Amino acid sequence: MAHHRKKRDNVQYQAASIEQEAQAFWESQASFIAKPDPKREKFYCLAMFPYPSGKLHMGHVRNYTIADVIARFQRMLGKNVLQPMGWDAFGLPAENAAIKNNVPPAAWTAENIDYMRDQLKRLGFAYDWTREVTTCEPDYYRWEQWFFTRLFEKGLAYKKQAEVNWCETDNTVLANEQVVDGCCWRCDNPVERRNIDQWFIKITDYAEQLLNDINQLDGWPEQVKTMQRNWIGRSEGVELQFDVDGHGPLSVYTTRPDTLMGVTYVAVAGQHPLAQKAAESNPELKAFLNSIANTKMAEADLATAEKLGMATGHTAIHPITGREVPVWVANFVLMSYGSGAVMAVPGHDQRDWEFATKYGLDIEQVIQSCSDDDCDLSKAAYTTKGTLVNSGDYNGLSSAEAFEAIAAALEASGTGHKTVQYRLRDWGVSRQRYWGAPIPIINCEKCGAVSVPEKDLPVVLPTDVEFDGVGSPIKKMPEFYTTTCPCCGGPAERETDTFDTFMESSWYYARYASATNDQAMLDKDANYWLPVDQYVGGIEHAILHLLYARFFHKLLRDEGLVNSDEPFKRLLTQGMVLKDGAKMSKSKGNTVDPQALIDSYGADTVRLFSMFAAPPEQSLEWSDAGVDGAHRFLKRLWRMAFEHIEGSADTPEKPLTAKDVRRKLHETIAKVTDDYGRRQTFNTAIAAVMELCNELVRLDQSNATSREVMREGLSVAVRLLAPIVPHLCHSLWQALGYKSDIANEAWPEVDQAALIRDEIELVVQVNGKVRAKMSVGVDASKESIEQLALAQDNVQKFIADVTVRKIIVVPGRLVNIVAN
RNA sequence: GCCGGAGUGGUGAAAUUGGUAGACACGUCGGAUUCAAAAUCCGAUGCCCUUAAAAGCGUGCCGGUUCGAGUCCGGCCUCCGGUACCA
Repeated sequence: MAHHRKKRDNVQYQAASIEQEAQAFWESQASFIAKPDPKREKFYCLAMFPYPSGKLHMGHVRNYTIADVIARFQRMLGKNVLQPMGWDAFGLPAENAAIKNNVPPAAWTAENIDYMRDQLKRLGFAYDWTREVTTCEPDYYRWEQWFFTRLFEKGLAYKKQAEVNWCETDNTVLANEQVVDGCCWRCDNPVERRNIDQWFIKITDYAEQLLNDINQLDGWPEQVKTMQRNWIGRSEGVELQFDVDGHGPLSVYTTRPDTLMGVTYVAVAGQHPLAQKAAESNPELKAFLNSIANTKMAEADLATAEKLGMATGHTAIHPITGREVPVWVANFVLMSYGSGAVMAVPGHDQRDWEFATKYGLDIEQVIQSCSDDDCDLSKAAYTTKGTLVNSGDYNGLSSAEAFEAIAAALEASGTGHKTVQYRLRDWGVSRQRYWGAPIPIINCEKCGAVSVPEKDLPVVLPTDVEFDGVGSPIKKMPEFYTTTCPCCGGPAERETDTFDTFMESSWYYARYASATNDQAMLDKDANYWLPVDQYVGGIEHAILHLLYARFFHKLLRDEGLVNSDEPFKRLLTQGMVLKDGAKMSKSKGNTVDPQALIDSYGADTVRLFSMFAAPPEQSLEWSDAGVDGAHRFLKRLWRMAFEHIEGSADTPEKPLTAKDVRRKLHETIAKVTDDYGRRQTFNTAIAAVMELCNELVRLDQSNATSREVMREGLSVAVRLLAPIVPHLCHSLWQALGYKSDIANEAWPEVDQAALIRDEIELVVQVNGKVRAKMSVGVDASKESIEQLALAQDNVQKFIADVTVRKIIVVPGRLVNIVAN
């Protein structure tokens, strides 16, 4: 009876106690605390840190499990692994929560961090918690403020006017997210665009490097590199001037100077000085400018808005022909792009064509197709390159030839020149919000903008504030903003804008390396750990965050703080977690709380399902039934191991030979190693171990050879799964009699001798359709394979009435008989 | 609008370099075990026709290249991510 109970206890998989035990072991051994060691190869594995929104969601679980699997795999390969964790703790949601729950943002954030840290610990992630960074703490943002003053002194940070969404009623700036259908989300009044002074960092100075260095990023997905290239948007074109009566030269940029002879009007942005000035004496134009100023400033809204325009009354002189063309204001021309003015060639640009068609402006053809393409300018613009017509001296030239000839003519007359332009704009880092790092600048009437001296840093954000959401509290706190000028000692005011939260997330990966240093932003350890070997995060960060972080790394390099060019060697962009085909959200009511699943199944089951349900880069459809299945597999593995240890396994009905199972075993090691390392497809790695287990249970363990293969198989399966289900494997490894810590155990190696086969199965096709299967020796000749294929009964049936034309033999795979 | 993806059984998916479509699971059905249930184990399971076998059809839609296409090319459709102040 006692024996019976003992066996039942062992055979029963108890996740909760196993997980507690393993986590206590890692804690007591300080297993995951990373120390620089120049003698060992390092591996820095990083998942994008979370915004502390309240509790973990499934996207976090997936993100952090993927990174943890990679970190644990690399540890077993013998690397010195660093895997840190921290909090992207500034941002808008804390302000919203503050209004809703009447809690100050700092307190709300701190509470969330405490709760979420516990959840991460419960999931068994192998983090070095001694390096935790929290971006809303002064010991973090002081270095960001210090670095900004360095950039300011180098001339890389500057102030200029830029547009924001403005709500007149609430007297406040709105984020794009806070504008719903062109209206304020809180008071529902229409939003307008307004220009205010803002701080910018000159990312455009680094545009060329950021573009060129994409070529170094061998470990990045091609799609992300393409998106970044397109975002930077390098183009070669011509900058030229139209002379405008009563205004002077008006500069425009075009990538199609070959179409210059087809210009029938010029369009400027509503904010353009020319338009603003013209409106002063033209009330109708002034009303129009006001009416187009109330669109949301998001690009998607501007691009899809109905095209609207009005003539300014000015005319521009064509720089080559001297022809006079009208100057219009158009809502699709943006002041922040290029010079805020464009030349319009409605014959060969679709947007210009639509505008011209709507307002009855001339459309002229100056490019003719080289082939037979349709070119009906009454239906659409012809945007393909071709041969010039109606272009005077340039008639007959190709677009490429005309590009050069026209550029040369403009250059000769001093009205234009070839130039390279980038779509990328400078990075606006000012936010008119409370919950962010204060911008360390003092505005003095005499001295202008002056950076806060290093000895006075950090500029600490007051956290004991009343927060009502209408304007930032520090803008109403003289005790915060009243100060003296560091230059002249006279009365001055602090900047009350705070930094864009992308600032904090642009360098946190580096700070982890020197997290506890309170004397410097970064130290020599940064160059030991950096660059990050593996970065894991959502595809939604493919452009902004990853571009800003790449930019910041180059700024850190040029300040002498790091010695590499790029921050992230290899990047894995994980897909979203869906439920019923839609993104999980509170409003749809389709959320799944990871905590409830951890409580009922354990962390290992949640980790296993997250990794099994889909490859990391695809979206993952959540399924409660699938979680159940993952749990069942763990129970099965557990029982299989204990039945082996106790010698209580039943004899299988159709046993497999030890040799065949051992070959499968070593094939599995090879496949899983490739899946973890090169392919990063953890779902197929798990499937391969499941297949192995399905074969292992069919070993007859009353036979010593098979029993030995079973033992080898279990020790391998447990190590192969250890990165994914570390608690269970920690426990089983000990139960199998091993004294070592599996987290640092060596990864299993493939025994090449075990992989050798005598025979392989080939498929026989007739005209590409499978008609038979046959087994041949591995070294069978092409001729013997052809003969054997033709002799198959079902093949004979299909070639009886036709002539065999050709036989294709694909070694190790198939034979295709072509007949007709 | 623009840029980047995705679409395969009832479901999640696999097929790695153009070579057996559906591995591995979930679900369903049938069986074993049980007084019974849960749990567990065994078997079947793309669709269609069929007692069965064989054949036929089948990777969002239309067309192309090839001995051979889920995979490559051209043209669509739908959904998703980003679009510079959500993070």
